[in-house]
Amino acid sequence: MKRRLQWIYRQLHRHLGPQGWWPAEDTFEVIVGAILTQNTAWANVEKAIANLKAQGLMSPEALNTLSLNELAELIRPAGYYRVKAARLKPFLEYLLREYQGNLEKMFKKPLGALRKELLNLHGIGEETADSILLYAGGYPIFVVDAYTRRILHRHGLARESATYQEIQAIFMENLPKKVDLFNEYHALLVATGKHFCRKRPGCEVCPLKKDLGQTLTSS
DNA sequence: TGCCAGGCCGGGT
DNA sequence: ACCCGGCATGGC
Repeated sequence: MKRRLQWIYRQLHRHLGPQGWWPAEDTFEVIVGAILTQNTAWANVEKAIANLKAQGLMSPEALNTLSLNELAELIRPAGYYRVKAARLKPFLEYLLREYQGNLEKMFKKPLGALRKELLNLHGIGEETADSILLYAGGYPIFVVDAYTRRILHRHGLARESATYQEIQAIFMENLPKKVDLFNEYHALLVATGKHFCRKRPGCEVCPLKKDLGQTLTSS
């Protein structure tokens, strides 16, 4: 397993290069993006973030002055905009209440304790929590998404029905727990998943394995 | 035109 | 403990 995971990482990195995640100017923007990108293409999220920045609202204090409806309208391009407005609010209130809006304070909390706090917030599930912890907080935790599960499954490294925690454990128990590695690995899986892992007719069982090999050796 | 995108929640089995 | 429907815009 260790060798397989290392091999996949090296191939992806060699082929696709450094991904430079997270695409944001500061840690608060990372968190907003993490919530807005739930089941949504990043291009749509960018429009929503641009709206907020254009209004000078990319801070916990400023964002929290908006009503639910005002917030929803601004993030509309991100899709699920009413849901996501209702998911941003609890985080903003939590951040302001518990840490005076100061993310550095929040990220002083130990990984496990902070993860529990984030998961308690309405609208933050495991992937969003781990994205915040890794990409904004710099904690060594591996982010699992739909691509990650699909890719491991098609490589025969995990059951299709494997839980989030099972997939996460595969990476964390078989790789050095390094922030930079986890950062880059997840970003690479997303980048390649987009191109080679979509379900489609005629794609027998593991197009990724084949496509990956072909693509990597052909360029 | 239709399918899918860097999930999560609430209600039902 | 799972399974499912709902949530929505924008790109290919």
